[in-house]
Amino acid sequence: MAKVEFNIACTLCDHLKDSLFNGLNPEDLSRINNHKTCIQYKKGQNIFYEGTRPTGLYCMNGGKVKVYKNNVQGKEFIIYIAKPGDFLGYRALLSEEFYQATATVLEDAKICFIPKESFFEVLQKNPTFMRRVVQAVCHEMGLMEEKLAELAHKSVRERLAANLLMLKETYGMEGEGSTLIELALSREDLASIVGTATETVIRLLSEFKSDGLIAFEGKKIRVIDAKKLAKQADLIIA
Amino acid sequence: MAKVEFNIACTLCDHLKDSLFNGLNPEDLSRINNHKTCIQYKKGQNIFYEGTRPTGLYCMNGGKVKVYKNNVQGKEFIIYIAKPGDFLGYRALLSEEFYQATATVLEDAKICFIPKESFFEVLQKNPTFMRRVVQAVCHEMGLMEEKLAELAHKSVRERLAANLLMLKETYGMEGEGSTLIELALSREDLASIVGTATETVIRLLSEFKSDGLIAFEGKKIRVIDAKKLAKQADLIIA
DNA sequence: CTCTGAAACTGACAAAAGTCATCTTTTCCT
DNA sequence: AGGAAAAGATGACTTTTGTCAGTTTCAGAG
Repeated sequence: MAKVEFNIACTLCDHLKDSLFNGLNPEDLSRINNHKTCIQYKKGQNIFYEGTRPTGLYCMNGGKVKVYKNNVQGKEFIIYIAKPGDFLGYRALLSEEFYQATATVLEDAKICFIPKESFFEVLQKNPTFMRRVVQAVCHEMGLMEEKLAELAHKSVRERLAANLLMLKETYGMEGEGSTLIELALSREDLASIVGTATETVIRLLSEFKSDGLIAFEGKKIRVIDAKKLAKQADLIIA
Repeated sequence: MAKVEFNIACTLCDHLKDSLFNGLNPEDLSRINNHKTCIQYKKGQNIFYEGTRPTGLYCMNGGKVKVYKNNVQGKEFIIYIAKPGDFLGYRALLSEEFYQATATVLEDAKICFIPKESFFEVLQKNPTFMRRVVQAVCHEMGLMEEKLAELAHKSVRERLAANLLMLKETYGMEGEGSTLIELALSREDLASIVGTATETVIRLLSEFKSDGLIAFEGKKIRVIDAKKLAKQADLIIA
């Protein structure tokens, strides 16, 4: 499982347009580019660990990574699933704290590492970029507030439905009248996203399937009836 | 219930030292000071509403304010309780979105309003201040990640215990071997913090009381045995 | 190809927590 | 002070969800 390096110029990166680096002036972008190290990770490898100190920022070029916390009993809660274009580990870096979560590769990934110093340098001398980062962080916070309220007062069934719709939005591949979620999640991981037990997810998924809301396609889920799923999510009983 | 204005120079504010404005150079602080409007609010009054657009930043000079979301069934979830020195409404302001939560006064409050333009001006021309704000926001995010994981996998009993300890840390007034939580919360509000039903909170609180972990003092709660409370919070069964 | 371990699934059961109804106490308004 | 309304408290009951134990299916290693 040796780490394999690769290299892509930031300017040529397919995901630059989806990234916060988009719109950076050439000078700053080349500073980032010149200091980055790009590594290929295999499924199951860890990018960083809870309790360690960040030394830089990760920028996703390919694959999927889950960011999660383990509780005392060893139960996982997935905070975020990172996709190409996303930053990884910026929270702890910017708050100058230890990582509070662990990042593990879900699907083989290509990730660039930007040393703390280079990132902070660009951040300091480029107020526009700084503003964009702040804006993104605060937007992210808003999503977390949503999640908190959802977790506090919605049933598991509603949360599962809501999360399937969310995954559809983010990883959905449109088909004819249905959408395939392009992310092979285990039932266990899905349970860790929803915040429930694996068995409960299995039971609810097969209910959703019998009711024609979703279908299984290998390890992936196809959303057949998003509208009905939304009803399940919102507790619109009508 | 007319709003009453008052005025205190920022430089003389008792809570400057607890605030993000602490350490601001005199010039920038006076810019903030010259543009602020300070208002006294009574218990029950609203500072801002979910769905409206922020026009500035609120800075707490006195009292307590709850920031919460209402769900479809009208159930409240309290995201944050702001105390003197805290900023209010900065998330939506910085992400340039609508407010996602409502802020209501819990205990008569004095709050200064700083117009968006003045705040952004200082933010733009003072990178150090910007860095401090980013750091604070990212720290806050870390706390929210904790809360998410807690909500996902801890029982109501554990969460109530954990929240009492948290309130003790933030609003605690040390006594002899016990600590009074200086915040008069209704059972309903406490339930909205923990994310459960009011009845459940009532039952658990009286259990904690019978077990000698806490005591009631008027509308306030005194933490008698923080250690045992921590055991309740952590699921350390030993 | 087959063996092995992990993941997916199912059922039975228990525990946790929500809901509803009712009653008491406190608070606040005039 | 008196009365209405809100908050607090309690009991009975239901529903949801977690846990445990066991079975089946699948995928990868050798």
